[in-house]
Amino acid sequence: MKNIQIENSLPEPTKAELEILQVLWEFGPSTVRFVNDKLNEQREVNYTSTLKQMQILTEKGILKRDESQMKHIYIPVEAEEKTKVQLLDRFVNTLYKGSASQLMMQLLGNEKTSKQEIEEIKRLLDGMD
Amino acid sequence: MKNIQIENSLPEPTKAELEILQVLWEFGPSTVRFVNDKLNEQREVNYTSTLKQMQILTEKGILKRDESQMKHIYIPVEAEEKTKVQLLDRFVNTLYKGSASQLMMQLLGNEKTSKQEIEEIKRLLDGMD
DNA sequence: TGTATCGTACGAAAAATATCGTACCTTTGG
DNA sequence: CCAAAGGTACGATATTTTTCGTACGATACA
Repeated sequence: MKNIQIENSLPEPTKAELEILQVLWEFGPSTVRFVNDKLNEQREVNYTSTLKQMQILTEKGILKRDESQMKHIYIPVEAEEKTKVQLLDRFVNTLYKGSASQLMMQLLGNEKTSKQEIEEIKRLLDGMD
Repeated sequence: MKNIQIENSLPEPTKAELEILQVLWEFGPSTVRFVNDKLNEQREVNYTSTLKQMQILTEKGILKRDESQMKHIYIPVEAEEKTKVQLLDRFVNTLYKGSASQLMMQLLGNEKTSKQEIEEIKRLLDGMD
């Protein structure tokens, strides 16, 4: 069955797709070669595999590309923040029935969340409204 | 390639698997029939599909089951909280390089996070240390 | 007691993701 | 001009995840 998108939400990036997005987020618009090199710093991937993924991402409308040069430059369509917000939203809804505070409790209860992080969060909150 | 588990982390539950876990979390240990009925309140699934998934979850060690009756009773091995913490941890690491406060900022910037939620969070934080 | 009902087991098909091989085009440099 | 290097296109294969059909055992009860 083909992907049918509901409302205006983007198709969820898959795992491999997310890897690629992260590179683009970190280093900005890039060529396939560049992205593939970055990926290979972590695991072995064939160039054409990465190429294919990025083409798929483009088909899905998650990336767009500048084809004016032979070396196409790929660019995320949506800003990093927006995409992350969507993913976070889905995550909260799925696991916490949409309750951000419940998610928070877990973050705070997590030992890996340091004192500093907690202080940082407090400051953020106080600086609000 | 077969799944090889690193350290002591459980295999990540897939989407369909997560659906099942949620039912078990909400309603406690259940039969396949029960879980399948719940799932069918949301989408059409064949009984044997659900059965298979639950068997797979059992193989993976995510569920265990009581076979003393003909109607097997399935039970999550790990507590809901523990599993969620793992998933959350993975999520924070993947999308926010492990920074809980960054994740927080997004939650707070999200319009869907209500005033009440934010107040709730503040209260949680103040009640800490 | 036999037959309809409800259960599990399990292989296999279907669908979704991920990877790769090969063809072929463009650029570069000798 | 030609060959090497490096790019894209794209179908095919591999892998993972999901769904389902079929076989068959146990239970219930007319």
